[in-house]
Formats: sequence, C-alpha cells, structure tokens
Amino acid sequence: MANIREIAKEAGVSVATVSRVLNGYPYVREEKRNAVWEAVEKLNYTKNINAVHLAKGKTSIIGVMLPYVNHPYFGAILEGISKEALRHRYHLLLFQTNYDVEKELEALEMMRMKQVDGLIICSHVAGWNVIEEYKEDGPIVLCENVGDKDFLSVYIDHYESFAKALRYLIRKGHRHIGYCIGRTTGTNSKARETAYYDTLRQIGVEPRKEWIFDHCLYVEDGKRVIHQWMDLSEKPSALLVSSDQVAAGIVLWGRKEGVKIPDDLAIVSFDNHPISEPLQITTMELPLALMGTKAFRLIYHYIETGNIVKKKEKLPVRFMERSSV
Amino acid sequence: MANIREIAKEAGVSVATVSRVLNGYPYVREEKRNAVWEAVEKLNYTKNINAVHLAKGKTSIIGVMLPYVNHPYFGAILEGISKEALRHRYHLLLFQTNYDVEKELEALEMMRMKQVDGLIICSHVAGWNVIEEYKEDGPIVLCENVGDKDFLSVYIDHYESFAKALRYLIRKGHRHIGYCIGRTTGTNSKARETAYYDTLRQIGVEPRKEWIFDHCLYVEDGKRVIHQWMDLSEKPSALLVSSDQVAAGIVLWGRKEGVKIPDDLAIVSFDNHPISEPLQITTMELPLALMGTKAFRLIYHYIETGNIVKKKEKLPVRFMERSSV
DNA sequence: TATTGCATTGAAACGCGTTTCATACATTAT
DNA sequence: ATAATGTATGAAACGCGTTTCAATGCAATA
Repeated sequence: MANIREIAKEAGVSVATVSRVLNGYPYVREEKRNAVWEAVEKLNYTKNINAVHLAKGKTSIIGVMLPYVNHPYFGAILEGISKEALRHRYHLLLFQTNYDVEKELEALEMMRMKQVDGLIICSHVAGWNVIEEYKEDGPIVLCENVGDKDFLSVYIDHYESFAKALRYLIRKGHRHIGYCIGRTTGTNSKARETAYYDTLRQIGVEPRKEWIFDHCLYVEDGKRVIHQWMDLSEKPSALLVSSDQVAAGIVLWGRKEGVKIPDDLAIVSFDNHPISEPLQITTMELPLALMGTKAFRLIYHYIETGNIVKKKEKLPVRFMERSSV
Repeated sequence: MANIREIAKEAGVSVATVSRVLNGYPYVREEKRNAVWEAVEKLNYTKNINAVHLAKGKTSIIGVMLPYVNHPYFGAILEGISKEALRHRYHLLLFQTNYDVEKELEALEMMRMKQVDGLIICSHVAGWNVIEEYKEDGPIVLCENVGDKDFLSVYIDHYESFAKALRYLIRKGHRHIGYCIGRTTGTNSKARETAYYDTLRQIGVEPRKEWIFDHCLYVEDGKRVIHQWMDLSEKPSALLVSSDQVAAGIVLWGRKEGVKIPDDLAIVSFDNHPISEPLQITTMELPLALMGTKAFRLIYHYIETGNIVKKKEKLPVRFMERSSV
C-alpha cells in the first residue's frame, strides 16, 4: 500500500506538500495540488490513520466506560453520547466493564496510552483515588454526582429525585415504603439509599432492610420482586423502582397474580421509558440521553479549546404523575 | 512523557531489549530485565499505543456498524459482540449510521485506514457493490443473510421465520394478516416482505399494502399502529410484528382502547424480549446476542489465524407459543 | 579440538503522516 | 528604490514501538 512518500515521488513534490494538499492547507499551487490528487488516485492511496494518530498525538476517539451496553439506562446515555459524537466527527471506543475494576482500569490505561483523547465514565466501581491517578492523562467526565471531588461531571441528582418521589408517596399517605435498585454500591445507589434513610427518618418511620430489593435491572427482575413482595409477612404499600423496565415487570407480573396497582401496591419509577405510559406508571423522567450529550459536549469542548464552561452540571428531572400511586 | 529510547538509555540497554522486556519475550538476562522494569517505574513510562498500532499494522479494534445503538434489536447484537470482544481483549469502535450511507462509508473507510482490524455490519443501506470495494481492506462480517454474495455472515433467516409465523397464523384460521416493520428497505425487511407476499399468495390471499405498517421500532410506535388499525375500514385479524417492543405497545395501547387480544387482533411478534412473557405475546425468539457473539468469533478467528471455519452460519429461531393468537 | 547450536544483545530499518524551519520569489507598502 | 509581506516549497526532524539481522559469547555434541 502506497504511503505519502510514494505519492510525493509520483507527483514530483515533497511530502510536506502532499500533506498540505491532503489536509486542505493553503499555499500550494494549483498544478501541484492537482498532481497530488492524481497521484493519490493512481496509486489508490489512503492515509494510515495510526500514523496520523501518532504524529498528532490525538485520535478523535472518546472512550465510554459503562457496565453494560444493552441496559436501558446506559443504552440511553450511550445514545446521547453517540449522537453528539457523530455531529463532531468523533468516534467512540466502548469499554464494557461489567463493574469489574480490572476492566475499568483498562479503560483508564487506554487513555494514558493515548488510545482515546478523553473518557466518559457512565458508572464505575473503582475508588476515587484510582480514577484520580489518570487525571493528567486526559479529560474525564463522569455521569454522576461527584460532590466536592475535582472532576468534570454531568449528573442527575439521585438523592434529590429519590427523596422527592418518597415525599410524594408519603404525601399520598404511604408509610411503608420499599425500593428496588440495580446494585447497592456505586455513587448513584448510595445517594438513593441515603435519600431513603434520611427521608423516612424525617417522618419518624424506621426503614426496613427487607424492603430493599437489590439486583433489579431488567423486566424479569420485576417478576422476582413481586413474588418476593407477596411472600413478605409485612408488605410495603409502595415501592420506589429505579427503572421503568423493572416497574413494568412488577406491574405486569403483579397483574397476573391479582395484585392491584396502586391499591395493593403503589409504584413510583424512574426513566419515563415509553413502556411506562400505557402502563400508567408514575415515573420520574431522567434525561439520560441529554446527560450523554452534555457529557460529550463538555469533554469535546475541553479537548478542542482547553476551556471548561461548567465543571459540574446538574440536570433537571421531570415528574410524570400517572396512576400507579 | 518518556519513550522507549529514554527507557533504554536509563536502563543501559538497547531499545530492542526494552521492547523484548515490555512484551515478555525470552532471551533477556534477568539483570537487564530488572533494569528495564526499574527504568519504567522511575520514568513512569507508558507505551504510546498509536506507535504500537502503526508498527504492528493492527489495532485489536473491531468496528461495529449499526444504525442505532439504543434499539433493543441492535443493542442485543452489540451486547453479544461486546461480551465476546471482552473475552479476547479486543475493543469495539462504534459506528452509528442512522442508516446514512455517508456514515456507513466512513466506517468502511476507517477499516481501509487501519483504524480497525475488521468490521461487523449489523445493518446497512449501502449497496453490495459499495461494500465489496472494501473486501481487501479487512474482514467484514454481516449480521444478515447475504445469499450467494461472497461475504462472511452470521444470520437469522427472516424469510423462513416470517413465513413460519405467517403459516402459524393461517393455521389458526387467519386470512387477513398485516405486519409491522422497522423500515421497508434493507435485506432483512425485504426478506420479510417477500415472505409475506409469497406465503399469502400460496393460500390465494391477496396481500394488502395498507396492512403493512412501516417505521415500527419502539413501544410508542405500537400506539400509532393500534390507532391506525382501528381506523381501518377493513381490519386485518392478525398482525405480525417485527419487534416485541412494538408488540408490547400494540397490546398495551390496544387494551386501553378495549381491543381484545387475540379475539379482535392476534399478534405474533419477534425477539422474545422479557416484556413479551408477562404480556403473553406469542413470539419468535431471535438469538440476537448469540448472533453478535458468533459474528465476533468469526472475525476474530479469521484475524488471528487467517482461517474461516464457516463462511455463512444460519442461527435457529425458537417459537414461543403464548396466548396472543 | 572442531563444530553446531542456543542464548543474548544492539544497530538500524521500518511503519507513516505532521510540522517546523529555512529558503526563494513575488508583491505591496514606504 | 528599499523594506516589509505574503506565497510557495522542500529537507529534515518528530512522534514511537517493533522487528529483522548480524554479531558475540558460551555450552554442548561430534
């Protein structure tokens, strides 16, 4: 395969001139410009992009670290990132971690090795000190509330929205409230847990461990939850559900078991996935795609200009009141 | 940032030796090996992976071309690819095309430029002649039936499964059958269309254009479909739906309108997404994640060994009979 | 003792596009 | 007429790890 030097020889110019033509720089005479393009045609030349990356020291690739690619939550974030990356002619390198620290480290290492110009972390298990070590290797944007930590972040305030949903249930007369969550570790989950404990204690209700349902990610987990719920001797009258998929599972499998929503069990969920509308599930709309888009913009803007407009951005959550409460 | 030559100087060896140590090759004396690692520590050295890519002429990255990342169908394929890529320490570069030929070409060009070692095409609009031009630039695996064309492929026989579903409906006494599809172009969609026309004509029923519902991709499209269906003066008694998401939308929005499934309208869908189970939707389980996994394996095996075990592999579809017919 | 072979090691070439710097000529401004 | 700009172009350095090839040293086999 031809390289730029062969093109130069063929066109009777220097490699610098070829590079100029190829990249559309000025100061090349029309004839030479044509000669170069002709040589490119003739020798069927294509740039070796790895040489470009090496020479430029950048790749126009952003890494995306997420636990699962095909989860509605992360899929939506990814969609937002992807949409924006497309607009700016950037590419995305996927780092699926399955919440494995090793895999997370690998993504970070890839930035150190200049495989990617920056990294968007959708979720992680690695400690802050670990991530901090890679700060000098490139911009990192997190899709979670990083608190005081010195990181770029675009996030949804899960403490606030969880507390808001809880207060709504309380206002509706519920005192026995449980919740479903994807996992119990992680910033977002911890925020929700804290909101749960804080809010219930504020009204003098003792939170119950057995009303917390872990590992709730997909529709099928809703089936498990509703059965577990039915087996409880003391049942919560309301559930906060961290994902519409799980809520849909709970509602649909509950129906089959004769569980009346909201009379037997009230539900407030999160996401506002289209499935929640026909099921009349009251849900908090999370701007996931927007979060992805903004995360990309932040990192992109930093890479291209070196400036940061807003280090941390909190995105608004919209409450969609329907009839599952 | 230090490079390999500085490490060599610091450790008092040649760059070749440093490279040997870094890559775990034999024939390096213990002392030198240690000296290299110490220099690496001391200078806080990391490889520049772009230089590696350039030197090796490969990147261990596979490109994935798909129209939308957050669609259940493609998400499932992507998950399968990702899982397998993880096992083999390969990375994935995402090319979201939105079914735009320009974007598809970009993905193909990226392979030519050696950005990726191979390309998995989940779906495309570009013509075969276009794709064919890139055959020499690296292995391409398609997730669709490529017929006689000389491409690697792992696929679901959509003609067969669509025809099978149709015959099932016919056996159940339906004569007025329509269908919902994501788009009308594309190999898979054409296969389904052909199956529809062929099968209906076999039983002497004239297919009807107005019973074909295009642009059905997500839950919310089901809402549109059920309303369109209700507005028809002559209604089909059964619908084949190319995605469980859409079917769920049809069933759920239909319920709200008092449409009885299957009495007013029978449904056979595709995917066997977990949502279809509590909704009792009869569905054809498509092994999407498996397709992704196998596509990756095929391309991986070719890259690593130069061998192809099976050029084209058809994956089995499982019929999940429930009560929506 | 002569020969074969393996273990070690480094110089140099290789993969290849970008960018800087010096040079040379053509204009325009003073 | 002279200085100051602007246009045009190429040589060479730069980014950096991999790999080949020749060479050296030493041990084992003939």
